[in-house]
Amino acid sequence: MPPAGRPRTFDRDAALTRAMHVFWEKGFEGTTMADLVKTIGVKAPSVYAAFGNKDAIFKEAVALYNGLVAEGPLKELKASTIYEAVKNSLHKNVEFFTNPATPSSCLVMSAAINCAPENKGHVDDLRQNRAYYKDAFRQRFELAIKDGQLLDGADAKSLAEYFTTFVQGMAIRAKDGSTKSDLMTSCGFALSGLVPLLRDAEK
Amino acid sequence: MPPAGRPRTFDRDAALTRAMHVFWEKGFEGTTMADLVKTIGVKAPSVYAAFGNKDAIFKEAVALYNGLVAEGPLKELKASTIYEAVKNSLHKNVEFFTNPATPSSCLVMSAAINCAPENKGHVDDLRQNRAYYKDAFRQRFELAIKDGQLLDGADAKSLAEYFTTFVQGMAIRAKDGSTKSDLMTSCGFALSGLVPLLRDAEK
DNA sequence: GAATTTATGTAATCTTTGTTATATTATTTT
DNA sequence: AAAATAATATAACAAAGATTACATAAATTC
Repeated sequence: MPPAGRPRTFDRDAALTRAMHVFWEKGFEGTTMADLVKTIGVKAPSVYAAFGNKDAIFKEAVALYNGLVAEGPLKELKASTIYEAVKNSLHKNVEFFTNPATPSSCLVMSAAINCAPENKGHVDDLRQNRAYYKDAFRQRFELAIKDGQLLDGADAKSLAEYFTTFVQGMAIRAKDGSTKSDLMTSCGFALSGLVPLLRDAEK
Repeated sequence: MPPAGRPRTFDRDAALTRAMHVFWEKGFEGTTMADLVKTIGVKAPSVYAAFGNKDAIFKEAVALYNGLVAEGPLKELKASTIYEAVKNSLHKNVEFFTNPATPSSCLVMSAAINCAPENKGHVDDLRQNRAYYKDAFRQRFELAIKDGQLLDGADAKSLAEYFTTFVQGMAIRAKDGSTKSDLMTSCGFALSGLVPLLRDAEK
């Protein structure tokens, strides 16, 4: 039995996906409510009724995006050898950043880098997301150290910092027009930083 | 002999530097004319009389910033060995991104990543600047290849793409709070990607 | 079928932001 | 000293953007 009252004339989930894509492409401040209203295809009051305000739509869009990241690049870190885990995760990021079915680059990287003071909350939220991503790397390296896959000098925190730097750089490069092929080649260079620390010649 | 008319009550160069710092910290759209007017210390019409409009101030600020980059990271690329050139340039970037006397990170990287359509021009301009930076890397690698400092497989374009990726990543990391020490350590990893291509064990 | 509930569209409101008209002040030139 | 030049402050203007009041429409519940 559907809920009482006039039924919504649009698909809320589909609308959120479209909104996410707009934020992904234009950023939080670069996106206007008029943009969102237009992309959803109904008038402003319906959008407000369904989602709240612009801040709330953005938060939901970020949550949706985070789910995609969790199912993609983060999941790849689960591979059994550390080299494969990092390589697969990097490559998945490349696919993510250059997927022609979505805007290029990364919403978390590019939607709120610099904002007016009133939007500092979103800047901080996305920074937090990036910290979470770096921490996933750190945990994976710590596991590898515990498993004896890395040499004694290896430091999980430094490695996580380095690969996070590289991935975040790739996000910008993708925005600047680097191709999937360009980024894949760069991954090879980046992985060179890991090779000297592998205990067995696992690669 | 000073020019006719009432003299300006503020130092135009100092005002531009302050404006650059505001854009550096808050980005183009995150900065309001009220911010600029306040930081310069006179009223709006004086700022407009001295610089034109917001777009023009931003362009001048970017030009000023580019001069700093040319005198810093880009100049370091002139070192005679390729390894020193890249290492010194990376380190100079780190100093640049974490200099406590200026905002963190990089204006070209963070001031206009995502903007509303009416500001697309600035987004494109900064992208162009980043392409210019990458090209400086490429030229330096080509020189190294010509000088026989790199092995035959070395590709200047790929190396430039990789190190540009890394530097751009560092800019974001600096914005996210990574310290000078964090970034310096990452540079060590990044340089690992170059070592296998050095002809003589130059490092 | 009447009452209730919820969504919709039109149109307005309120705030922020970039910009400028006007009158005034400080300096040089004649 | 008068005229010309250019900067300054006050205050207003116009446009854009987020949000909402109001009346209406479509569904369920009683």
